[in-house]
Amino acid sequence: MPAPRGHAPSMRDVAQRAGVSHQTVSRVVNDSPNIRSDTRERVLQAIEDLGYRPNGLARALAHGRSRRIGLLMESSSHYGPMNMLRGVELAARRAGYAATTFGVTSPDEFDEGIDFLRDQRVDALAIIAPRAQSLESLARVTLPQACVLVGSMPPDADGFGPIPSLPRVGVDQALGARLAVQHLIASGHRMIAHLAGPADWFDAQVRRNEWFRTLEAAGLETPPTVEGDWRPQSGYDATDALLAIPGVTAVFAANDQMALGLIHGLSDRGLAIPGDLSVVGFDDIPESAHFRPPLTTVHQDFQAVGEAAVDLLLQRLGEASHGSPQQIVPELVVRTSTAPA
Amino acid sequence: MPAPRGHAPSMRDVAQRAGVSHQTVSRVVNDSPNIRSDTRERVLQAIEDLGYRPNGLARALAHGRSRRIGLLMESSSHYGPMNMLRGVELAARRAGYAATTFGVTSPDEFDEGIDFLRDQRVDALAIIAPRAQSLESLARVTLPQACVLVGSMPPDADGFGPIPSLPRVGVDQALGARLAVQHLIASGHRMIAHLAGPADWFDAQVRRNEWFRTLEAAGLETPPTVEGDWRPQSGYDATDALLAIPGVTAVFAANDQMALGLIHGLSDRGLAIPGDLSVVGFDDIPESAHFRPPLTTVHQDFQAVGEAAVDLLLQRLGEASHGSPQQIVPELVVRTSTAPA
DNA sequence: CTGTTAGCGCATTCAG
DNA sequence: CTGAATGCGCTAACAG
Repeated sequence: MPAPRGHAPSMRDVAQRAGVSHQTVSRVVNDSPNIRSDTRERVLQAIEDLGYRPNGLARALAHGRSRRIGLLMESSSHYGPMNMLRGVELAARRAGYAATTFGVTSPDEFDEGIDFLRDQRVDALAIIAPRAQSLESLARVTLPQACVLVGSMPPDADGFGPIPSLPRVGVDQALGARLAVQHLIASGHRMIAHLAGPADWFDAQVRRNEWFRTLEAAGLETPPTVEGDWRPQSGYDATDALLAIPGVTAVFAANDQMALGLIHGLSDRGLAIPGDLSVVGFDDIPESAHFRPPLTTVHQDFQAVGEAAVDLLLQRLGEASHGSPQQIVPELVVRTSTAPA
Repeated sequence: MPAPRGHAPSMRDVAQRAGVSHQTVSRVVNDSPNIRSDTRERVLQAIEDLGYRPNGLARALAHGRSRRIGLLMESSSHYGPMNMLRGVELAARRAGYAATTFGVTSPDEFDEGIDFLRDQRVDALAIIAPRAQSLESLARVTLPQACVLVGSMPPDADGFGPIPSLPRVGVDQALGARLAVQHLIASGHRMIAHLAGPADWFDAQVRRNEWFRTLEAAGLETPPTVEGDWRPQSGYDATDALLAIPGVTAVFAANDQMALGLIHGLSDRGLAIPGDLSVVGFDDIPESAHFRPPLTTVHQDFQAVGEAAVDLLLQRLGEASHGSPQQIVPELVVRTSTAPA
């Protein structure tokens, strides 16, 4: 049990009790090699007695590194962002870093967030900015050296977005979309509609573009897309528009939630899935396996993305990295919401 | 545009450029009243020229307050905890505090988390510890003065859990469970089963207990519960056990995900909902409104919980608080997964 | 109204 | 192997 006397003990207190200078205490704490083992023992004992704990702030100020990474994110409650947040936080912690989060609810606040986190002297910055506006806002400020964009690749991934020098990690959205559409094509569908996400979201853009390209490459028609807002209700609301597409036999929904709403809408109209219409989702949220019917979808490992992001940051900081890939590979999960045409 | 010369400018640099002492700069930055306005202008100009930003670390070290709150949480990817995390973070930010998160994956790591965050010198601590083990772990360490338990009330809320002095904020789980069960009773159901959450989770305990008490109070039978793990699959797996209860016409599931799995299981067996069995969930996740059928459930506002937690913390820190209630009131959302017996 | 002098708790030179 | 200076960037007393 520690013995708190009024205030938290400092190095000085420990030094005094051990009969050494505070430098020596510092050396013991940072286990420097040049310490006589009995001195070390004495100091360790004093530390134990006093319940001493080093002050992270002071250490950071002196050492110049805070061992904290900042996490700037557009705080949506969507499945993807939340899980990437979690992935980043866990990975950071494993590397001995704390994660300080700054959630914004509007793209305008990104500037403020950058300033805030920089003032906090975070060593590195992970940014979850899933919409175009967010990135534009970012383009106007000077970013820290160690900085990574998490989970959002602008559609022209090889060309560059508005922030050329910013490295990115994320799931290969184009591949995911291709897997989904090709699965439908392979099942014999020839008129495949797309229930898109909000046009200002990068992931929505990429998924839509790849849906388009894949159909074109297969020589199939590309019907007009219907746009939702990621939420189930918007999928539900899109039902009629989707059904209005002549000859449609399958829909590629940009996420599972909208797919759910769509399935709901279809069944309300007495249509069977996949009998009358095949539906594919994207994300593989925990619920998808138990939709009625269980949803065929594209699985993406958000936590792995978070880890990869931290890994890249550590590398930038000169620490050992695990060499995670920057592109996480998504996987098609075939369940029963899709069937041959 | 700032003019970064090698390193980030300090107060001294600003002072020098403005021809004043760094103290004066400090006064301007913290807008102290006693400053001649032309001096202030000069300093402000220098700050602008240099792109100066105060160093949060140094400020915290000197001032004794870091303006950061620590968030210690059992990092599950469950809907509730994640959204409370978000609520806490947003509310903290609105109050000018940064939130530093420490996520643990096992209750054993709570001690470590406390130490970590305390070393980081957070001003206050919010703890999301939804399981019994977590709290036990917490009982062994000395907690900071400003500390709050978020979203998890031990079942004996009036009596006290293992940590007497720890204030708590959260949704009134007992009320939520009561609303759910009473709705079923009012619909004429007389044999109401419970698909419980993991027994070591507080919320699961409270919901189960209240289900039990409500049935007893109504003079109804209390069949054995079936325990799941919150996930949809466990609801699916519980189907047969639930159906084995003689005369069962309704099930109160401890969360929406398990309710979803159960609905899936029931429909696989050719049973109709609510025709053959009524199902009520808990949480009101975004998907629930579009389940087949749309799920009757208990809505709880996790974000409000986060806000209330921060509010209480601010109060403890001597800052103005909004006077949020400590108990958030849940609401029954009646949809179509329930019907008269 | 402003400058001077001290720290906050630690790390990083240097001596010895 | 250890201790004495010096500084990280800022705030908090006091002076004047």
